[in-house]
Amino acid sequence: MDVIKDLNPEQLEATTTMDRPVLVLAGAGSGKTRVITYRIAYSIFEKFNHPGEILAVTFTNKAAGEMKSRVSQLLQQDVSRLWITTFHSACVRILRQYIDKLGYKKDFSIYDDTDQAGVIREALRSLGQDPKENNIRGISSRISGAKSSLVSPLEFRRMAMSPLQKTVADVYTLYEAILKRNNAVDFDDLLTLAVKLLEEHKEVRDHYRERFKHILVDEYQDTNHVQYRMMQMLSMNKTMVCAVGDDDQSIYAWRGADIQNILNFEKDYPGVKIVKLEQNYRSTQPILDAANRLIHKNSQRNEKKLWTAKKEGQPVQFLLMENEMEEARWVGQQIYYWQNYANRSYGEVAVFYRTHAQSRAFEDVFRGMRIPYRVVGGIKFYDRKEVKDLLAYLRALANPQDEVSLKRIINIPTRGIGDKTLEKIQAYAAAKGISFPAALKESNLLDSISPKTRAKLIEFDSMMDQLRRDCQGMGIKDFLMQLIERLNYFNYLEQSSPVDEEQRIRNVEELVSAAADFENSSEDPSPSAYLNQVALLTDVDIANDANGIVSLMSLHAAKGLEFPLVFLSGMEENIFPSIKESDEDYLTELEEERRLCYVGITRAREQLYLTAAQGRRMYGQMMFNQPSLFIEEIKPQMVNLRHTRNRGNYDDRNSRARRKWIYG
DNA sequence: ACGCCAGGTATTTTT
DNA sequence: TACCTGGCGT
Repeated sequence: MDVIKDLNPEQLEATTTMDRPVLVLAGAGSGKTRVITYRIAYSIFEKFNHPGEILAVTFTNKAAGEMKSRVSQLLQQDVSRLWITTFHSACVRILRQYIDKLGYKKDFSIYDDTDQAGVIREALRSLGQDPKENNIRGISSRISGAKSSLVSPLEFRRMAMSPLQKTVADVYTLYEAILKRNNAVDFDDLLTLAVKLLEEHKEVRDHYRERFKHILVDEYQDTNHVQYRMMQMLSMNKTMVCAVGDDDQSIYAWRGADIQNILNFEKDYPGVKIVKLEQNYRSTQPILDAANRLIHKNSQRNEKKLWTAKKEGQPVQFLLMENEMEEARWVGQQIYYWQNYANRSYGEVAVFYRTHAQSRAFEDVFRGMRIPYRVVGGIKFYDRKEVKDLLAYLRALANPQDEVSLKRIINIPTRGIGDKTLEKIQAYAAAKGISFPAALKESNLLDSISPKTRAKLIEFDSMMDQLRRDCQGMGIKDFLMQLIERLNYFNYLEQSSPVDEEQRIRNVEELVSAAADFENSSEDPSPSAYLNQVALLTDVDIANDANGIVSLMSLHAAKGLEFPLVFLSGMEENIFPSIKESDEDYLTELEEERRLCYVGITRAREQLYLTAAQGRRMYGQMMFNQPSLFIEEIKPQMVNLRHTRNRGNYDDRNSRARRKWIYG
């Protein structure tokens, strides 16, 4: 295999070691995707693995897609049996096959965060608690945390001490019951149920353990406990195992990612070969020096030192502005020069910030300066009302037990079925001990509901039945189009939201064309297959045509990307790092913030600017923060601008000291 | 059933 | 400051 000739010695070792487990500690920009794809190719060409015997798992659909296309380019053969997927879609595939062993039906629905919040709200209400929004979020993240550490409602209840935890335990129990009744699972369930399946059903476990001879996991530093368990279950006692990751880029601890998984890899896989990839092919030396200086301050890490052959480069610069508008204007100015004097493209530029709220100043300024931009993240395409409506129809049609989806669409478009009616059906269902959809079928027996409304209910129900029949054998695109037509959905959009109606229609059209794409590219173009993948899709996956447009995004969204010109904005205490010294676990959290900063820095290929504002409007109030601790640690070149001279009452002793340090 | 207003609340979110 | 949600009035 001559493709491996262009690998460096470390990459080569990581690619070809097959007789023992391999842990690849891949620094930013060191070619880890290359190692994974070449390893797959190598194991097929040299170890005679069949593509169907390989499982490669990543976190994002985008990464999986990229890897897939690179592998099929390398192999030049049929790769349809090769599993290169996200954890979640691998689990969906397993569950669609065997979930009946856990007492679910194979056409289960996948609930997203919003659906989840709705279920929790319902659970709280039926427990006689006040469903406050902040409550719901807190509870949902606790439930999610429990699930991703494989803690059952029963165990959770046993450990619950405080009143809050007891409430969570109650909600958790009820929540699970409701999901089960709806034949639905949430994102966490995809993983936990797959693990459960593998743990409790030997025949399933054996099937996959036998099938997958070669297992690769990307971004291993971000795996949580369930993912870890799953990986263990499939790969235990195998030699063709490869985990790739960078502990310095672990930025999801707050979501349950356990950095110990990567730090303990040696213990879990005895005889492991550890390969460090330290040559960076992305950035210039000044940028890497900055990154190294910063990350060196962390204690919980495997020592690594990135280097590059690109010794020459612009210094990393830091600028302190007066406020966030000045900051945005200055950045806009630089971008303008980049495009118009350096003759480079807007598409090569990215602006990063810690929180989405900070995008606003940039958007305002860029709009004024006619700089084209896109905001990555924020409101998700699949969270838009009109998109969710149509998908809820598809789900309700595919899974007749799905109450959440059914209730969502029962009055969309408006057909005179309101909350009161729903309550009556619900009460009837509870009294008779049947499900909501079953009660709906019998609604003509409900004399508490007016004959007129009863007729509407029957009409709705038979429409659903009819759609269900028509859906048989129809492609997803045609089916969606027919659904839109039958519902007169565009008409409904015009009436219900006359302001942004054209945007909403465009969203629906985009949904239809995404469905068409799916139909053309997928082996199984059925509506249920479409639902599987659409539930797991995110914005990043669809809106990546950044051609000629500046990208604005949070630092978390920046992971895995690279840009020639990068602005890291809002480098201020309390903003980035966004934690306070008084916080519990301050040091641990500070280290995660530092890794986040490291991720941001290492996105830059040629030029990196760090910016901060002395004052910044937040929540309608002016806030004054010192430049970030990270500035001291990075030691960038300080650029003094005349207009950033300090004035006014925020010249307290601290900021004077900090400035003195910065400007000498 | 729908529209308007008040009040609460604002990290990061691969799936 | 600005958004979103839920409650209330029509």
